[in-house]
Amino acid sequence: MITITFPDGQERQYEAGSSALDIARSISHGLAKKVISAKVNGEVWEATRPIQHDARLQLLTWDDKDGKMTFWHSSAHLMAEALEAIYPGIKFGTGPATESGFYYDVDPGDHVISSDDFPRIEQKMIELARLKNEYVRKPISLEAAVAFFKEKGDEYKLELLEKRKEEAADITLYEQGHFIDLCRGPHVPDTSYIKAVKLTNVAGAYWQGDENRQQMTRVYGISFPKQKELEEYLHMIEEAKKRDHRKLGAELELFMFSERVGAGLPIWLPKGNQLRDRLMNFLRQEQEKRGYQLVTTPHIGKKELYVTSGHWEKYGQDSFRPISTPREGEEFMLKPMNCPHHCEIYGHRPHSYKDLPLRIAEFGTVYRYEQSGELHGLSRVRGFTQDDAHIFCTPEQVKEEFLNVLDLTKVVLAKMGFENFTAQISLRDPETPEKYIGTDENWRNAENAIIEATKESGLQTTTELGEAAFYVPKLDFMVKDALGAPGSWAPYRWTTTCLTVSSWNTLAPITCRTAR
RNA sequence: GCCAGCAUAGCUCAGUUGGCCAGAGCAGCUGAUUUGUAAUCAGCGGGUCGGGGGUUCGAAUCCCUCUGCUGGCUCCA
Repeated sequence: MITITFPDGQERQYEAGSSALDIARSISHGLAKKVISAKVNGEVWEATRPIQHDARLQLLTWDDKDGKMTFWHSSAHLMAEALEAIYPGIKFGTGPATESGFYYDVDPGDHVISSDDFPRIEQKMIELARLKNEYVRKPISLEAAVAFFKEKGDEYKLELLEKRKEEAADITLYEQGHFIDLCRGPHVPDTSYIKAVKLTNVAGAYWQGDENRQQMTRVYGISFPKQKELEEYLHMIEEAKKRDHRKLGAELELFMFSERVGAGLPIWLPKGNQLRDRLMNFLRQEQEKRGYQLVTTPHIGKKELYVTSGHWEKYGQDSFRPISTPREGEEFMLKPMNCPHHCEIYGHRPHSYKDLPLRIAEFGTVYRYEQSGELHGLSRVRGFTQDDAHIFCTPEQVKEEFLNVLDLTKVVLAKMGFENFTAQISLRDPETPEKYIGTDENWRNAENAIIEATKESGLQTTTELGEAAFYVPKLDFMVKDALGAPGSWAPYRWTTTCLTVSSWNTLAPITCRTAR
């Protein structure tokens, strides 16, 4: 017998080899029908996988995030089975669950999959789901797995296996119906759990996220245990469309775009401009209260300015082309960021430590060449105005200044009604130090300042390695949109960075930057 | 930039395999009605079918190209 401990601390005895589903059945039949998968000692397992030893057990249903992920992952396999039935010889990349559904990256060879094919694929999925095929977990040796996918001719899976040589002992295949996939699992017990499916989108996606490699066809979908839930989901999508800022902006005559002016260049109409003014006045007041001094800097600047700052080397090829003048060798750039200008203001005259902290703020309009496929309403544009501030202070003042910035951020977010926001600390990727400028010491100091200040302010944060900018760690505030739909982030990002390098001054202060 | 789509009246859209002067609803305008809270009646105006090029006796419809848009990928100072 084994002892199973439930989340509420209750313990019960079961025969060794009982599955989560067996255990659920012993509690109630209704519960057993809802169980999708289970957390065994914190790891998500199939509900049907035998538990051999004492364990902590949490049954997962549709109401649990991990339950949904299991469900959607199984749906990805079901879609793969349908795709393979419709397009024989199709090759498979990876097919995970996402925050809101699932996708599978496939290489359909000569076929082109478009949204016109969705109804057919959906129909096939439902047809296969009704067969109630079990998802069978099959531990396998690396060699046997390689042999299998060689035979099948799926080079993408072979590449994935190549990467997993280290963990050769843990390789598993999953089989349902006629489809066998390399997969860690877990899955729902059988395909009949999936009652409703909707393919939502098809898009290109680079294999292994590398733009120099093969582009796969990524098919997105979402699925539900009940038809009604699909309908509710579709309704929510409709509601979200009604609230789309692009639709509202046009209807309310807030802003417009013009083909003749150019893509990604918003034109603010009178009503929209009133909104802008109100927002700017509010931000101005809050900043003046906190000792910021407002400045205005030009829209273009000499190329050398950005060469000095390092931005040219990093982003020059992605920026607008330089603007040349009749004077030989002279080039200007449309201002892509305000930082160098603010540093110029600091360096304009010698400073005593008594001048610090010096807080410079500007509503600075900047221009950046964004790839054509990136443009999106007002959230990704080629010209926009940043509320951008730089704080010049001594190393000792960094933490306090950072706390003040956090306070300002919270005040603004609260005033704007953003109650649900997340804060993400973006640090260097320790694996690729060559991507970053500055000394290790400065990086450590800057990263610690962010970590300590956020901790001290009681802010809930997540930490991402490798998400830092090339010259600074960042703290990003991200807010949810009006519907709070999962995975759908408002175009509102508040970035606070802590800069420690500057070639513009003799005092070598720390520069804190806050842009939103 | 890459992949898949899309672009017809102010808005939402019809327009099957290329073939009478390109249509509907709503909005607008004019007139009638005066019935109390989302659309009463009649009439009218409005479209280089995104731009350019090509195939054809003939293109909104097929091909090429440019521009813009949508959803992803990559990028995001």
